[in-house]
Amino acid sequence: MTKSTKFDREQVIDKATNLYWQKGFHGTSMRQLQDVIDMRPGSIYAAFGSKEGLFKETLAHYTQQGLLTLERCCTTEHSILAGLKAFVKELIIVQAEQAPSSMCMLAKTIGELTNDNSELLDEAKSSLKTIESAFQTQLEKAQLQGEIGLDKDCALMARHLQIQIAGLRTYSKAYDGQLPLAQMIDQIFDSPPF
Amino acid sequence: MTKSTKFDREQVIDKATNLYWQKGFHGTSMRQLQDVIDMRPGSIYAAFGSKEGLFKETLAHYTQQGLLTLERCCTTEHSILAGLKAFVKELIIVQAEQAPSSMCMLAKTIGELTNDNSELLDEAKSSLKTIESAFQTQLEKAQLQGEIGLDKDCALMARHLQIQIAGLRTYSKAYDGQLPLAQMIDQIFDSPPF
DNA sequence: ACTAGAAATGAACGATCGTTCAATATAAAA
DNA sequence: TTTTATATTGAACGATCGTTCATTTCTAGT
Repeated sequence: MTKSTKFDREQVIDKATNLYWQKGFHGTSMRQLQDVIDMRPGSIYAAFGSKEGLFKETLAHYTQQGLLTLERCCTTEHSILAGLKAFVKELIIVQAEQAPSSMCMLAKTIGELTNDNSELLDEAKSSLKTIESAFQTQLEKAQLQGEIGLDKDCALMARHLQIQIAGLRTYSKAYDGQLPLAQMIDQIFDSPPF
Repeated sequence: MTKSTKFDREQVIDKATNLYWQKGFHGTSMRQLQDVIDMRPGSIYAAFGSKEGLFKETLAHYTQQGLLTLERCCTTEHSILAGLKAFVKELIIVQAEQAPSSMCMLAKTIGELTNDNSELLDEAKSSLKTIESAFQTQLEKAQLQGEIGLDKDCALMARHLQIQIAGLRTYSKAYDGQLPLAQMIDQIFDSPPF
């Protein structure tokens, strides 16, 4: 009795994520989104409600992808700590060249938005905390496996990691190329609080 | 034979800086600027050329203010290193509460803009490098005065400082309040490469 | 006081913004 | 095959965007 949805929701959100990630919320127009995801205004609004609604879904999508990548890194590598390091290198070195923006989409969003879009801002903040918690969980697992001393504070290390990633990604957009990124990342894991 | 300019250019740029700093380039409209700086469109365009032109002047103004604050901190405090630390605390703790945004305007701009506004983007990148150079100059002065070992790499420390500031300011906007910011800043100056 | 010329004004421009909705197309149920 | 409900379309909306320019206001030099 119903006509089934034609468009591939996952694929559409992925394309929208890339555009929003590149140009930011205010820098992206609905017209550009229509072109990129190949949908007409009516369909977009039926499926996502508004420009804000679609953006919110892309934030969730971006976060989920990040968590999956972290999980993948930590299981693929020979140790959890090596997995974390591989994850950071993926973010900062690989994505610096091929991602829509070398910066973290969540950090970009937190930087861009004000309380005029408090719902989106809160979503981005919350997602950043989710990722930090995932770091902490991995670090605690590493601690149980003896990779990290029991005297170390995993919450502190997770927070430190977030700060280093945010700082490095911003810096590397400003000073593109010519940076010993791999070496700088190694340094992070060889300094306190690690 | 000529009518002298009425508006106070310095004051106007300062107000424009605060609005742009708060809302970003794309998030700020000329109408909002008109209200804040109390000038009519014609006057603004006669004086600054365009929305981009005014933004570029605010970037220069912001950078100049930062350099002056750094200079002031380093001469007021009892040592250069203490001055640098005071400067960082000014940025991260004081400005987190009262500035238009807790984030660095240059970092915000670099995060927000793409090559669609390459002139502004380059200006922001360049200004960040100028400030890093000022850090390096102060560190070298501290080195000559024996505050820092001669074995330390001032360029490396200056870069490290930039990354920590960018990271901390982003992080503290995401996790407002409840952070031991002063302690975290002390930690920066007590870890490598310091 | 007069006047020349620059500064300041604000109505108005075309373009684009995010969004709506009547009309159309389509696929499943009858 | 017909009916029915929903997915999709795209022209069009009012609002706002950045910008222009004919006009008015003001001041310094005569």
